[in-house]
Amino acid sequence: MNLKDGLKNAGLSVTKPRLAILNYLKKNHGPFSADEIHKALGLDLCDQATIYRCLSSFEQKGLIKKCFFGDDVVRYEIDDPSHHHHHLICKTCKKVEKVSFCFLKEVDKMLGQKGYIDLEHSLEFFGICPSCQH
Amino acid sequence: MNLKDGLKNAGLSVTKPRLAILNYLKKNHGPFSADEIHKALGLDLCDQATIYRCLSSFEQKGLIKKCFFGDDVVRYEIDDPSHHHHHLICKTCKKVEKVSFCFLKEVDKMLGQKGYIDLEHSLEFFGICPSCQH
DNA sequence: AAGATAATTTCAAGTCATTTGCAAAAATGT
DNA sequence: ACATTTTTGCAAATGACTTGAAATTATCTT
Repeated sequence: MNLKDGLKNAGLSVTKPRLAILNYLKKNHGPFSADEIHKALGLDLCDQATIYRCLSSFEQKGLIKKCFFGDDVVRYEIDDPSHHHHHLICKTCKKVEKVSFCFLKEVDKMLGQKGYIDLEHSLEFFGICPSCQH
Repeated sequence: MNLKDGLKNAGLSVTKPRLAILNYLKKNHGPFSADEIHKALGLDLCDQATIYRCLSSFEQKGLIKKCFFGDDVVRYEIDDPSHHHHHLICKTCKKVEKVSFCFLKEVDKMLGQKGYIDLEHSLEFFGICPSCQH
């Protein structure tokens, strides 16, 4: 349950930046970019290269997962299969809302039909939120 | 129906690069990156900046739409609402297959619930295709 | 069809998110 | 605590994409 063990169980050594980044992602909701995390933790915590490298190793170990919102910035969030969800993103202010809607049956069906393995999907909704509609 | 009129109706002037790019997107299937289109048409047709600018104006006029496959490359395909579909992308060879599966009812339901307008969505499936499974 | 006006293209330089090489620093194994 | 392995910091590199400004081409007007 604690952060150190989370890192160790994943086969990662425990460092200050890693603890801080993982903690931030566990405590805060919504996918975050490397830059957002870097600023939130204080730019003096570590170099941005470290943020990128930590996020990348977390993702390889399955601790977090990537989200793509179509703006050439990669975002990450805790990978918790029991809270599978998608996002509704305002095209104007970029606010992100959770969308709890699933359709895994169809995904599984296709997996069987097409012979693909290791299937994942990404589903994002974009629109203009009420407060951006002037 | 012809390319020139397509451009004119969209309010765009008719130039050689624009005709070639739009023609390529109409004749070939699958979303393509600026770079893929540039190479397919011959690098001497025009500068890459022209490809980017043409694609961008086509998109603003609604002739084509963007696709994001999560690899920091933007791809475009003809925007034909009557052929609404999604993609199944092999994580290894990047092959793209069409997935004709829709669920617009749910999208509409959410639009009403959350007050968002101008709604769009992006749904992509990723996996490893049979021939990449060694 | 010609000239004027407006839009597009080219080329080069600039962004911006992300990555990488390598030496220095910190973590882990014994 | 010491040797070994990993990670970090820094700076430079990458790669997709954008942009400014001059030159070219398309469209409009007559």
